[in-house]
Amino acid sequence: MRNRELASIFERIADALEFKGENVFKINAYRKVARVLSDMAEDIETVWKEKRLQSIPGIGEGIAKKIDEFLTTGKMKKYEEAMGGVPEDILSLMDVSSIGPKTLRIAYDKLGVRTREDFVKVLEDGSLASLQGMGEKKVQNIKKGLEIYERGHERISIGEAFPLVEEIISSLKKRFPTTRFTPCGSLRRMKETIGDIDITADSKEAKKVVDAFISMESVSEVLGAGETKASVLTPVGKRSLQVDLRVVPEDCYGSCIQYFTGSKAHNIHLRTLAMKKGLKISEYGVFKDEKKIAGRSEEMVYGTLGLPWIPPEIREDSGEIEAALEGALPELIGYSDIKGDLHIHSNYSDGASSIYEIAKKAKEFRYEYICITDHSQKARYAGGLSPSKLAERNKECERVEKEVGLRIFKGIELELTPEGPDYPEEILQELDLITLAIHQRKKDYDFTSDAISAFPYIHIFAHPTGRLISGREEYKIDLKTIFKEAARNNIILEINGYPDRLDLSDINSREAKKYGVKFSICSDAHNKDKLSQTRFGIGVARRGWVEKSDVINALPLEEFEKWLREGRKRDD
DNA sequence: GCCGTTTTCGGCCCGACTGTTTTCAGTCG
Repeated sequence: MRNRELASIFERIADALEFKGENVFKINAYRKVARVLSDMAEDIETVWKEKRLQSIPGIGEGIAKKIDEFLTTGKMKKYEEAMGGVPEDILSLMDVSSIGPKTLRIAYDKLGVRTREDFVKVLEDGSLASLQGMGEKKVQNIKKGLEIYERGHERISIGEAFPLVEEIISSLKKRFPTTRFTPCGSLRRMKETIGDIDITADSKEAKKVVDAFISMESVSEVLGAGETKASVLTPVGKRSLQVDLRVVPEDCYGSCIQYFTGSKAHNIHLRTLAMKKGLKISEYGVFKDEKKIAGRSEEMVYGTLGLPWIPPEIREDSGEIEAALEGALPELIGYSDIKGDLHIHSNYSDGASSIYEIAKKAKEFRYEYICITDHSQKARYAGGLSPSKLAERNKECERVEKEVGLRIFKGIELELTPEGPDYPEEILQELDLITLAIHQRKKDYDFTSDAISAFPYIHIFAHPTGRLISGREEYKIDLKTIFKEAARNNIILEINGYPDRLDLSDINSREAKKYGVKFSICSDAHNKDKLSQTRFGIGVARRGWVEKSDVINALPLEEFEKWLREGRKRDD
């Protein structure tokens, strides 16, 4: 998958051209294609091989040629040409908040700035501030931008961002009980990582809400505040996260949350559609000439364009608008469709909660069943269960099942071993459900055939790529082969809700669906309070266009048991 | 550089905030 690589090349070209003061629309064309590429579910190499490059919106003759050149030769003349004469440091400074191409251009031309050190120097010695159009405050803002950038500009996981936003909103709700607050942006779209948080509120007393927002306890710094909007920083661990609030009147709440939910690509596509109908969309509503014709609700905004409401998770301009126009939107798996969690660790292995506590909590979620999947014996580091300990745990499952009145399946998270199953056949027989997982790291070792060789004795393949969002790369595995074999052998692929995993990803899930793969969406909880993590997995699944009928643990108990008995019948 | 039921040329999403200005440019989302 070279989509991201190409996207960053086009992004860099855009940066360089912007610095050089090229035509703004040409620059935007490069930015657009970069965005399209990084959001695209399909592998650009496949599209290229099938000579369909120009069927992708944003790719015309010129950019198609450049992609062709890059995929053929590994180089792109335009890239080298654009980068020529632009110092690397200058380009990277463009990622800093408050520093734009115009500022850098002036510093480059008038003060001879070529490196980051040069730039810091002209900030400090006052020479930048003395230039026409610059000033002391501007310099202060740039310094602040640099500080924030250096403190770490990486995104935080949705698992960290979610509780934070819930806390902010509930504190504002206390003061403004009748005001609606909606978190928008990538959080509402359930992206796996969040760059910043956008909250929209409706109120007639905008200034009061803004004031309450910037004086919250959790605010470490106010970046800006006006009559209707404000930006603040709030600490998250060692870093800090930007939170933006906008307050609008009730009659444009819908268009406002629509606008700030994005994605940018989705909105641009919508506006183009509106333009063709002689309409204009902004965050304040849909307008025909000067007359406002919608804005109160998102449904009305989409309605004026002849579209049904589109779920936020798929607003990426990756085919959802076309599908909506054709009346062919998918029926996405819903947040309350999951009937049971099939990946939970108890305190028999490396979990923190007892099976009883987990079962009680699961009842609160209105689950009809759960499966306890402690680690198998080979996973010593995670308290892997010896055969006798496993037998003891199984008895505990049966006891709690009766006591709590919740169906509890006896499961295992089975380590992959090249020699075969981690337990003898008779022990596996005593289990209801077997989930395969790979936790080992062998450099350059391809796990594809090992995983497939385990398929005859497993039901589910958990976190199939092994990636950790915070850093660890996925292990080597050929996903296309896995998808094909999983579909053929009725092996369920897991969409793991653990925020640092979210594996399969949205892109991989959407790809897997094309092969006819079915999914289980689970929490991978290590204590009872983490059962709610499943919602992040559902978010990923929705982003991957996964439908309710694709999800095995959306089945009610009786049908799920039937599937366990019959659905898993093998050819052999 | 892309794109087309207004166009193969001439458009290209749009508004708030900030700071430096005295009517606006730059930056951001």
